[in-house]
Amino acid sequence: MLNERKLKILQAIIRDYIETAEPVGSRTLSKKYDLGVSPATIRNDMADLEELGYITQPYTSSGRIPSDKGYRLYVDQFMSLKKISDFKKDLLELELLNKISEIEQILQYSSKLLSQITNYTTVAVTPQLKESKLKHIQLVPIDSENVLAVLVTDSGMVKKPIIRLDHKVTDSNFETISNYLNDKLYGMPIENIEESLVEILNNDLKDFSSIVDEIIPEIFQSLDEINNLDMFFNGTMNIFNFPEYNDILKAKSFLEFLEEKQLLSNLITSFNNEGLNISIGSENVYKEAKDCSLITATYKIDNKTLGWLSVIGPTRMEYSNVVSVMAEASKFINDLFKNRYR
Amino acid sequence: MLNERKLKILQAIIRDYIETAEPVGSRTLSKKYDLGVSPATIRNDMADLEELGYITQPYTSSGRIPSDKGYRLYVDQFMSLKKISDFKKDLLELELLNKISEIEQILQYSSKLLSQITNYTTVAVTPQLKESKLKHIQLVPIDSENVLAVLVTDSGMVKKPIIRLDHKVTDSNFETISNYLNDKLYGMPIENIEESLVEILNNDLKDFSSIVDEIIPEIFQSLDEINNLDMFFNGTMNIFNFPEYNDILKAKSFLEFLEEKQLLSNLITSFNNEGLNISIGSENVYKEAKDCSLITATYKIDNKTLGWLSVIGPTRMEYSNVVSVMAEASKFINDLFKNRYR
DNA sequence: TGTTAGCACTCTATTTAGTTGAGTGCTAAT
DNA sequence: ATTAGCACTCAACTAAATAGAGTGCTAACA
Repeated sequence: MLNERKLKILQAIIRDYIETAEPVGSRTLSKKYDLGVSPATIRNDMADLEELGYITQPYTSSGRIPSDKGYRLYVDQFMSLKKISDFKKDLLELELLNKISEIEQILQYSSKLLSQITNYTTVAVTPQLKESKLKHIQLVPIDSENVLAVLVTDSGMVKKPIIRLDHKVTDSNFETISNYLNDKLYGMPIENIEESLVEILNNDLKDFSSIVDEIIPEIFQSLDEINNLDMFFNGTMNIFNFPEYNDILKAKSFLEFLEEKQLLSNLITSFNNEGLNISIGSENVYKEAKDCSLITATYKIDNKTLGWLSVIGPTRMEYSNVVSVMAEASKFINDLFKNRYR
Repeated sequence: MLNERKLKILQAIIRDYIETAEPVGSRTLSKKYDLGVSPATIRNDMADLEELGYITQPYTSSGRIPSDKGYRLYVDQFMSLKKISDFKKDLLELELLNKISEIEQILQYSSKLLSQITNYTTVAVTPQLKESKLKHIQLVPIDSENVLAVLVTDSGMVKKPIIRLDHKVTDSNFETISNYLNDKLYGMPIENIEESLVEILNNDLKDFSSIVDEIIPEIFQSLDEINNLDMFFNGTMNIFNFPEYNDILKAKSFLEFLEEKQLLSNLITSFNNEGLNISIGSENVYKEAKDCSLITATYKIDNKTLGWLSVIGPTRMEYSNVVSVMAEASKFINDLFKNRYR
């Protein structure tokens, strides 16, 4: 059904279109790529490839462009990975090792580097807080009216909301409460904590109920807010380098899709398997992403998701480049995670 | 030199151009605005206004558009402030009072609201950390390998970098060090702290030098990094609503100007006087901002700058609207600041 | 003297028609 | 099975024509 020559032709079309963003014609193919057959033969094969859905014509008698199905075949079957240059490797390694302490920062910096290296837009997503378990909680008085709550989860995330108090309290109380909460809530899924707390309150902490009453809801309210902001973007303006976004409306709707965050976050966090995941154009469920491709790396340790790192661009994406770079980057990142959060 | 009619005409031109973004002609003016004179008369006056530099012609025999000088006269002399609607007032008040604890958040949320209400891009800037004085420092152990440093400045900012340790240490040490640092560094400008520390180290903290040696440089390095990110943007995509950014290159360069951050931050933080400040087009020193106007509110308490809030848009900005809203917003924000950081 | 109607002129924006060129599909020859 | 040849298609570009909004100037008017 797809003999070797047709595969070669398809590959050439994809390569050329990724490079030029222009529909590819039979003459170009025969001249530019060493296919050993005449344009007429290529035309016949192209007609077949079109019938099978791997390429399409933007309009009658134009050249062909790859379809999403075509890209899919390409990335699955005959995409060749490149060796990424030593320079890029060094960049990744050095920057990552130097800059980093918190899990969010690992993702944030990786994302930044990735966008610099690939010239696409990258997104880093941290896992939903409520799905993790509490590992450590501590209340630290800042001044007479503010308390800092430090929460550490089993997946290594640290949240540090500041809570404002209506009345003043002494330091010692906080230590007591802090220790108590720590004892009782260790290992508890954050999602369940608020309800659990009500019970605890009424039983054990009667003496401090006025304080706890005030602080706990505040903590979890502010966690909710912080939670909505757990995406880091880099290179958003890179899309202006691609001719597909020369149309102001296209650019606008893409940027607004990014700004929306919710949909994109759903899309990215739907990839649960550790490793790389490619989703192409129409494979994305949201219509806003129908002419984008996403390459997403999911990071896990012991079945706990630590975060996602995603490169997003037009379906005409340099898949082989991006995948190569991301694979390489993932080595470092996984190492970092394993060293620090195992 | 500028009789009343000419002022009226100028005002009408500005109003119309702000509304339509199209050059305004004499016929339009005479029909749409109740000037009581014929187009020919208006034409004569317009010629005078042009000679004085308040309006210009994009090309021969087109209508007129206001110049930066024209806008300046308008905002200084005869711009009328609007009463902002109760709805908007409520929105501001409710959201701000509900959402807020930290100083950064006050600015961030105000900025968000402001962009929603005005439909322009807004920027919030927090003051340079190094210019403030340290009010409180505390080291909080998170786990055996990480310490949280909490720093509070006299201007109410709280920074919370997490420091990773190479070797493990016991809790008690931190409390001692923490207390010690707190004693010694209180009231010191953050800029000077690093050098001061070296001395302290060598004198008093010999017992803990290995820990302090490791932690202190890390703290201030991470402060530097955090410092670079002290701008919050909202409504950046609003520029797509303005025809002046229909050109993809214009939009791109504007967005890249925002992403650059440094220039814009310089521009905004150059406004030192408490209250509102309007800078129009060519009045902005950077060429990237030559066709933008900025309306900037500087917030101060006791001569300490707490932050800036800026609305940025095309020179054809709805000055009177924006100024009205910002004036109203500033009331709330100042109240909040005064209640919390005085 | 200030205001206005009239008119020729200017310049952009839009429409229309014509041209070019890359690329196709089909047919017939190899 | 492959290829040369050819008629055909369609977007993209170019050039010319047209419309329309607006001006400046002049002369008349109150």
